[in-house]
Amino acid sequence: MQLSPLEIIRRESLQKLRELGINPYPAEEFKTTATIKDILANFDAFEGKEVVLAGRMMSRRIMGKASFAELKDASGRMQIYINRDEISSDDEGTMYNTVFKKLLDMGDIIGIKGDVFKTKVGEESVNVKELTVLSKSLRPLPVVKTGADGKVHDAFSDAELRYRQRYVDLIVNDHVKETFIKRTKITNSIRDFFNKRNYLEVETPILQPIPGGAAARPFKTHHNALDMPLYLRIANELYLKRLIVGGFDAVYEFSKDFRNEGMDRTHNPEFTVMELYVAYKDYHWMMNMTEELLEKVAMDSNGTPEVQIGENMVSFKAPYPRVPILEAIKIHTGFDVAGMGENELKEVCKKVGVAVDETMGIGKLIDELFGSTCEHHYIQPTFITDYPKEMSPLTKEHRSNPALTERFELMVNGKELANAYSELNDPIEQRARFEEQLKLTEKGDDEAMFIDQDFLRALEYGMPPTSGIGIGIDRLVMFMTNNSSIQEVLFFPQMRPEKKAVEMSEDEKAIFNILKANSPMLLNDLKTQSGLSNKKWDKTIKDLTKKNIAKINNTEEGLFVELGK
RNA sequence: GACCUGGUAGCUCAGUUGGUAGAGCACCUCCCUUUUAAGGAGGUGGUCCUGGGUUCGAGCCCCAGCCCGGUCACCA
Repeated sequence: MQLSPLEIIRRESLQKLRELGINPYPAEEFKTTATIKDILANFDAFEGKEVVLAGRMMSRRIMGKASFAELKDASGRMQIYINRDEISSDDEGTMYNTVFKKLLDMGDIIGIKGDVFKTKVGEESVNVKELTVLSKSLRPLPVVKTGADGKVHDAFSDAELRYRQRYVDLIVNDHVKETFIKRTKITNSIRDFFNKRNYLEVETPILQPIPGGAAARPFKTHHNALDMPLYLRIANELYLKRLIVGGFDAVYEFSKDFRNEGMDRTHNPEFTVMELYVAYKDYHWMMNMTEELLEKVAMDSNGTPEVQIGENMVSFKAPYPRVPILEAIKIHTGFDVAGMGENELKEVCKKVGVAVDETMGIGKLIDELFGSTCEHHYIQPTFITDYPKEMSPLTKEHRSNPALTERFELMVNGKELANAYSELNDPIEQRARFEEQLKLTEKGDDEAMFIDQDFLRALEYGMPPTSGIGIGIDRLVMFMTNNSSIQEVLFFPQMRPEKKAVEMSEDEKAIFNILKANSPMLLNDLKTQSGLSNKKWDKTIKDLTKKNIAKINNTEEGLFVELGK
């Protein structure tokens, strides 16, 4: 491993600490007596009192025999004051002159014991009397400074570095931590709301033999012992409904779902959906519940129902308008598409500039129409209701119009936040709808649904009328924290693997150089030219292929070696 | 998948018609006992994303590729 000069210095400091008899990674518990947030919030009560704190040293101002440093613990940051004669026990002032000034660095984790006080200029500080090294940091952190005016200098802002090394992002960018704390507040708020109603939080399979409950391309894997394919779930809907069949009145799950599709700033291959199913309810009830829930979530996470989302101020205060989708299309395009067939719909699409193709059925056409002409208009929370049957295979037929279903999507800031139905519980109708989906598959829609026979069997035993909802948690967190990228609300968003610099041995380099000159070449020629012994040749070429530097091809003309990617 | 930006020191970024690779912070040495983007003096540090090409000479121009980001397509 190639170390930078800064890293070498830190490793030398580590060694010198050991030589002084200081363990840079001590095992003992370090008992703290306060948190920085507490001290700052109740300064008068702490002033003059002794505290023990632990945290990371984020900056240092050394002024001869005294220094100031910034200590950051999990709760906040505060200044500490370190005086040579206060922390050193010997005449040389080793603890100060050598340990603190020379061997410690920004980023080191230390424990301090000292008295709370206020400096001449009024900064709340701790006058350190004892300093303990708790963990030496071997890599330099990005240096971010904040001016007196709150202006941040040299912010650690490179998105790639921030996502790949989220731990660094969390250390130096305090607002990032706030986002994730808020994320947990949001999910806690939802759990609290449901648990108070005695809804049961459950867990259902992530590895599924049939990926059902949504239309999306799944990730496929393989179980060795069973020798069968398994899929990572794209939704958990069909399993939660089985539990409603089993007699639970209300079940919910925060479900990590996986979809093998494109990635952009609103899509990550793994994401979180909260799905809830409540027996004996319908989608009207579900809209009422959703309004109530989201207003509470906004209050719990932000203290107000008003949330700034980009340029828009969005209010989650209930109630929200309810607009049938065909009505929305009429409002925004002027076309009444109710009852139209496929060809008529395609005409309308063409007139309003929506691209169509052969695989699109009525459902997809209406969805496209809504998506491109209406969706972006709904900034304030709005329930779009009564979707056409073709695009909702798991939804109960509308009680007063057989062409529609009892479904709603909740639009916020022009994006879908939730999707809910009066669930289809007629097993015969459900089987027919699945078969419709199968036809779509044959037509070329690779995202149409699979048929889950066991789910149909469950429905045949009888499922009570039920309403269900799925809420996109990542999106909800994006709204509540005013982030426009899903990567900002996931600790570890999916990234392409970093390319690692592959290190080669001398033998490997020699073969690599021969190969570079004439790839591909006959394996035997390469072996001869390398001049290696049989054993050495075998090990070297195997290591090269393992590292994907070389590739062996068995062709009719013989064994060839070529450069890998 | 298509198009557009970008990739230079540990971090944030400059880099002129193609002519010795720069700044601030960080780091190292020294001074400094209530400072705060601490200050003062001096110094170290580079695979200019990778590989080709053009050229006497490439961080810069050309070609191919890699990676991040953005826009679009896709995502009921």
